[in-house]
Amino acid sequence: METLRERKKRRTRESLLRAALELFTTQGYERTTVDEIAAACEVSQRTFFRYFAGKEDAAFAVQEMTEAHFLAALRARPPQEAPMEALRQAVLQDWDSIRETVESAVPMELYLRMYRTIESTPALLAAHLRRSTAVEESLARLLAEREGVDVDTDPRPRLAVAVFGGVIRVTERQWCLGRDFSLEAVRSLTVSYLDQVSSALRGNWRTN
Amino acid sequence: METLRERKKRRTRESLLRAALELFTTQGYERTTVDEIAAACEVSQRTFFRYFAGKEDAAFAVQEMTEAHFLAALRARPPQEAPMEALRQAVLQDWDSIRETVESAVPMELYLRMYRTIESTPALLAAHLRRSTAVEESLARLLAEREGVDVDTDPRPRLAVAVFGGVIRVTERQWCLGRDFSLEAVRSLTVSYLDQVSSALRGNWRTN
DNA sequence: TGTACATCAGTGAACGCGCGTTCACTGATGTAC
DNA sequence: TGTACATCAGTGAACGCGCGTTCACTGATGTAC
Repeated sequence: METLRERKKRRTRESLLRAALELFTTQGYERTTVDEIAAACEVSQRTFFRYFAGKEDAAFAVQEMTEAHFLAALRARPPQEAPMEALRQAVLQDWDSIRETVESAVPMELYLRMYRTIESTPALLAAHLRRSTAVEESLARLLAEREGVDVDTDPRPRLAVAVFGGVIRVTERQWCLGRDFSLEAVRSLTVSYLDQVSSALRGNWRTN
Repeated sequence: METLRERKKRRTRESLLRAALELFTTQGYERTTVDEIAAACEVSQRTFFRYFAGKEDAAFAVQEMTEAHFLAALRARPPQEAPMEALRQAVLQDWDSIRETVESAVPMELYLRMYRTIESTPALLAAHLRRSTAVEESLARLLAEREGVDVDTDPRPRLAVAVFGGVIRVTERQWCLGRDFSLEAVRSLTVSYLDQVSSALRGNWRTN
């Protein structure tokens, strides 16, 4: 049973997270101070730091959930699937079921808005890319395990993941630059770009 | 003719840059303050900010030179070369001729050490990755131009560059984690990883 | 059901820190005659 | 070659800012009897 104390804690955290994302997405990350977030929730600044290690930590709280969600999706792929195919299926499945994960914390719409704020804020984009390398490390280990190769001597798991990560990056960026900010848009961009990788790597583009 | 004033300026800048990299690489980026760098050169903190927009700017000053160097190398590739081949040749040629570029600013050895400090300092790694996306944007435009395609409607230039960038990232990381920190080591890692990409993307690794 | 005590989320005020900026100023270098 | 003035790199001291930390404290919630 969840105690009253625990429920209050959860509510405080949720309130801080929402206020943070709301402020970040409307007035900008840099122009939002921790004091402001705390004030918006009517708690002291000290309380904010009890729930988040720092401002950046709040900005990525939901991302952290979706990262775990994606890793779980990959883990669930049948082991006979080829590495790149498993990654592809995992990411598509991920986009299909991400809503529940996200909405346990904040409205989907706020998450998508925050995604774009991350992309357009240099400091957050930098942090996002660094975080992604950590996720990629986990992915590489997972693939290596699936395939029974040693991740420390065989570079293929890391290469496959890096290529995949690169495509995801292009997807994220183009989605943010586009006009359709729906979940469906990012999903179909993902499919389209993954399909075009091998063509992009082939010889001369003019003749294709 | 370079005037005395200009020569002094150049020397001050060079001195600040060297002191900065030397301090960053020996005692760590975070643990080095701007005041310390200025003090090491016996100039005021104010003077540091005349030469560098900030601490991070100093950390990446040499990287900026090598980025330009790489772009120039790609621009110099014969236009009939296929995109991925041009990228491959450009990066290898880059490693071969990087020494002169670097040593016009700082000793090669210091540059390589700083490279590793960037990789192992979260804040700098994040900044490095973000900077890389900007370089990749230029590369994509260059490839699109070479191939006569429109970078805004055809995703292949960005995909090709993202894949290439991913491989370079793996190379950087493995080089920094390894034991041989020589220029030759990073060059041969680059060749090896580029050669293994297509194998990494193919089906089942156990059977290859 | 009530009491006594323990736990622990939240308080509020103060502080340290380093980045980056501002200002009016100095003195070396450059230029014109 | 010398003088008078202009330019501009560098000074030094002070400041604003927001992040994140520290501290002793309060009061609501939980638990044991």
